[in-house]
Amino acid sequence: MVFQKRSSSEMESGGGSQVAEMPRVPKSARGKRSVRKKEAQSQGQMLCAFDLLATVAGKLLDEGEGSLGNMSAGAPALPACSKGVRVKQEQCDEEVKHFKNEVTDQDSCNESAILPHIAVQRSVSHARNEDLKAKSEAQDKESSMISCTKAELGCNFSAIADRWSPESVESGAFTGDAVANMMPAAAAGFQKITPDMYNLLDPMDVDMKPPPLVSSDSTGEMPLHGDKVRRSISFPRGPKGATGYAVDRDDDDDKSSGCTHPSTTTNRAFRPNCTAEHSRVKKLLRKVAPARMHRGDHSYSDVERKPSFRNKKMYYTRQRTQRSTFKRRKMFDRHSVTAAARDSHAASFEANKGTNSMPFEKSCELKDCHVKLKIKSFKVPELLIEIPETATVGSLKKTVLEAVNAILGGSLRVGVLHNGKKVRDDSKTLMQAGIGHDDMLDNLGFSLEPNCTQNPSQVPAHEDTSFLEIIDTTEPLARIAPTDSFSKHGEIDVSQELALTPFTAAYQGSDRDSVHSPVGTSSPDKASTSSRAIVPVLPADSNAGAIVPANKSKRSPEQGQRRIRRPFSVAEVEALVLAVEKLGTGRWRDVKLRAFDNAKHRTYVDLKDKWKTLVHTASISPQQRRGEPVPQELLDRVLAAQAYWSQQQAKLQPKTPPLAEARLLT
DNA sequence: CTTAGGG
DNA sequence: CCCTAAG
Repeated sequence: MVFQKRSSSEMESGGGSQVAEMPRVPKSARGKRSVRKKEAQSQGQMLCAFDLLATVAGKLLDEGEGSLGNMSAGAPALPACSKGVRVKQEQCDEEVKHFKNEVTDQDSCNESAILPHIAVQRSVSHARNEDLKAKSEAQDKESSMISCTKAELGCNFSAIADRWSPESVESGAFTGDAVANMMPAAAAGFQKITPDMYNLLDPMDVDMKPPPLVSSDSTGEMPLHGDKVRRSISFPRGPKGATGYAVDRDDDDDKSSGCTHPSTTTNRAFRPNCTAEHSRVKKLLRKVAPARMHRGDHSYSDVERKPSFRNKKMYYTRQRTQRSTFKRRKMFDRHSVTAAARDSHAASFEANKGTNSMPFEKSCELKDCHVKLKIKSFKVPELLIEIPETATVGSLKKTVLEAVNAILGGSLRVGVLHNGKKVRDDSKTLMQAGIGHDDMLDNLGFSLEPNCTQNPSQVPAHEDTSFLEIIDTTEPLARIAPTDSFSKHGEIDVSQELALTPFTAAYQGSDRDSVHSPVGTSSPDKASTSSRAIVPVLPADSNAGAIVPANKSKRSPEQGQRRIRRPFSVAEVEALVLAVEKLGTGRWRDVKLRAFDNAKHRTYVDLKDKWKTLVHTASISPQQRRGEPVPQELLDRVLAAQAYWSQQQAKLQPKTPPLAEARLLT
């Protein structure tokens, strides 16, 4: 719907002219977008259960799965959902407290009763400590041997998922759909694809005459893309295959049944299953914004840092979520990891036994070594829940609990990320792994991962693998940036966020995917990152449990860190070219929305910059070009589009039109 | 927030 | 990519 509206607005703006693309979208049009966004917000029936989630997580970690399983079993049925209720954060907090009391038996959480994340952290810390302890012992023999810490807490995600019986669907409790929804791949995929598709199929596009230079392309464009899109859309079914991924974020945002789309007639065909959108409970785990370090510090995650595209239509929810998360983050963020390296020679861990005294954080000190790690907390992904007004508080609690279980209930593993890559070899020493002073500060990260495989030693199942791969290839998220701030003892606070974000990886990947999907599937595909291929294929379970450190942050409050470099893939370039051909060179925001709406890491400024470089690249000899070669065909289009739009721009500026100039001269 | 450019 | 000046 949004798209349609937008189209119309554009048309309005373009009103007088026959030209399909207006040089500029009138302010009015933008205003509309904003309004739309607001509407979407009000419509959304989501409950942010971040806090709850965290709380539960803590519990889970402490107690293991058992309790979880029980809880889900006893979940009360939810009444049919006619209307959704949106719970405000404040309310959530209250719930959390109560919930906590109920669920938590231990006083262990007392201090942190109100702060879920704390509990989580503690749990993690404990696990960690043990490992570390063991490690330190082992180290006596093998100095500097650091193996990955693993926190094995219990059941794996898939197991939990299985527990959600079909009946629950009926009851309104957890549904298979809900589970499916949680799948990053699915969710991401949908999000990405749909929009693009719409764009491509946008009525306007159809009506509009393609710009002169592109006309030929445009002609074949639709069918072609459609094809591509289709392909990308077909995700593997969920493990159960029952419901499939019927619901996507769009649905949520649209609020109305997602299936109903404006220009649906045409577009619809491309939409994946729209069937389950009515599932009563939808949960979406979102990736938590990447890291930041200190409270008060602004995170530098992509999303955060970038100019926000608040006008996003369909995906608006996601963004909103993230944003809202930020605030919370301040409160909860303790995901900071402090690392100090004094000496690179030796690396040994010393478990901090006095941890108890410090509920919130544990620090591992390396004796000789000089490496101090302090993980203050792991971030829990934001959880969105849609629940009928008629649902009982108890059911809400259960729902949240289940969701949390899905994420944390499974056995967890701790992954170590270095330079954005997973360090899998547990036997490696830090040194061997290249984790040294400086490195550590800059590129060390930890992640909580679902332990899908019963055998820790074994390479994870595909799901897990996918997950890993995604992280490696796709996400800088995994990276942890060191904080500038140095703590008291010269420790460096590498504040980082460890986020439990099932969706993080997926999103990233999907984001890319989405971007590519329109065009990406074509030959240039190979060029694209592996992530792309992976994403669509991700099994639901894998994602559901996946936890990724979302941080890329490393910035000290004072100086932000440079975002990681992400070369544009050919597919992205193609998408960009396509969009620019249609929209012109002065509407980067629109280009962003049109072709990169899902690629959170690409800002309109990035696109503009990329275009700039593309134009440059196109003008130099192939020998001088570097990086992934861009097909000459695309470069040609770049030049053509650049020329065309430059001309258009010139025309629009009546200031010194040729004629006028001539007159003046004469 | 967006654009447009320089760095 | 970043940063900034300008709307």
